[in-house]
Amino acid sequence: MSHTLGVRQAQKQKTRRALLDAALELLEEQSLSSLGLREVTRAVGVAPTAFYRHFRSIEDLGVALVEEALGSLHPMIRTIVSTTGDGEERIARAVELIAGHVDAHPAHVRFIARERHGGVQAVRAAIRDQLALFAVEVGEALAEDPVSAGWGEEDLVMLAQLYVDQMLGTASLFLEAPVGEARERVFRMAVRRLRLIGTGRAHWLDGGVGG
Amino acid sequence: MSHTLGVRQAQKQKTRRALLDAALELLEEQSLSSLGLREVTRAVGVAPTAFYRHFRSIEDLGVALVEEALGSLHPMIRTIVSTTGDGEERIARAVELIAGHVDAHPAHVRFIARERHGGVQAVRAAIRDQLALFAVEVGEALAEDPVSAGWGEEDLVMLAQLYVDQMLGTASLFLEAPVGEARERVFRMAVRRLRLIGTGRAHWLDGGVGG
DNA sequence: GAACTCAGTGAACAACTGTAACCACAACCG
DNA sequence: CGGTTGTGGTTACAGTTGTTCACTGAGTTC
Repeated sequence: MSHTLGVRQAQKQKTRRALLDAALELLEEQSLSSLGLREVTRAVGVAPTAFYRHFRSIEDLGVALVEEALGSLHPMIRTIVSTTGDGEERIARAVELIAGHVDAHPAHVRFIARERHGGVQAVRAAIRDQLALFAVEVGEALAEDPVSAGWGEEDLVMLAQLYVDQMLGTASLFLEAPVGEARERVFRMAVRRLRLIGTGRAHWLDGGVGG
Repeated sequence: MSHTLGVRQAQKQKTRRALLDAALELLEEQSLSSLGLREVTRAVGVAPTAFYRHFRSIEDLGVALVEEALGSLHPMIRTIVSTTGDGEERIARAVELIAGHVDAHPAHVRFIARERHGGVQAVRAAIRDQLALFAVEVGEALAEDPVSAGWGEEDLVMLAQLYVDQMLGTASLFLEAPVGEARERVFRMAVRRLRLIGTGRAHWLDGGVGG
């Protein structure tokens, strides 16, 4: 399908991947603003100066990681919003998908959770922008749901952002409780939270505040 | 009231405060795991080795900052949960209190938001533990509320944690939008979120899942 | 097959880091 | 008052950091 890269380009991509992977691994025990360029190249087994062939700075690498990490999250969101079934089924399915994603990409989840409020401005901005796009997508899906009939625009936006936040928060909790009873508790709590939000949704227009 | 400290102890406390304040200020543009001991002492105007008279390490200082930052949050929570009035009034009042707290202690809020998922294990743990205590407190207040009649224990815990999370999330949003129209939007969104949660609360037992 | 491109190397740089040992001197206590 | 305590200062060390520069040599192109 895509044009075959030359041996040279392929090798470069490989080194780039190695740098990203090594950084992601190192970031499990520290944050981006303390990650050293030399630290990353050392982990890959490459000269420090080779770093500059791929990224201008650690900050730059961080932004690349954001795209990668949230890129892997994107399909999951599409799956969740397109899942059919009644409320309870959808909720359980959504939490299972989140748990599965955390199992599959723990380092990505950790990175986003950590750097969302982290010390590197450019990375925070990149995460914020991507999450805003997610919220728009969720918002559009919500707008098509009959439950949202009569909802105001700002209310839909609020709900979409709330769902995105819940997703991230839940993912982060799964990260700290990957197995056993703790994981079960996170699962139940996440389900309850979504159930509460769903209940609020169902009765949103009851009081006559809508419009 | 308290026993008057000797001149020596007072001077030591003063230096300690200066170290904490300097660290807090430096942490506005980086995260704890990249904060250097020398950096802090330089900002205070004190010898690097003097640091050890007050903290064993930067990590140690971080834990002290957690106690301070969440200590300042504690009275606000007590105020919010003890506020009387109908739902809408309480919500507006709560969001105003949060906004006011962010104005009064922006560095504290930033620190907690950043280090809650940050790269220093001991600090994450300290924040988690303190927030768990907050949740217990909120949970006890919720239990006394007639709206919570018939609620299960785990449901109350879930709701309390949800409120604590909302408070922190809202505070963090205010931090990024301290003035003007953006702040108003954060305000409205936070109110809507609490309103949705309140609506969910009011109809929690409608479906017959309770017990 | 010759000319060119460019990912990765190696050495060197000034600046920085945490921490150890020892010292000065003001505050404290008997 | 005299001796002790302990905060903070000074100096020094061994490592680390980001970045520069000139370079090599394999992949590419004509």
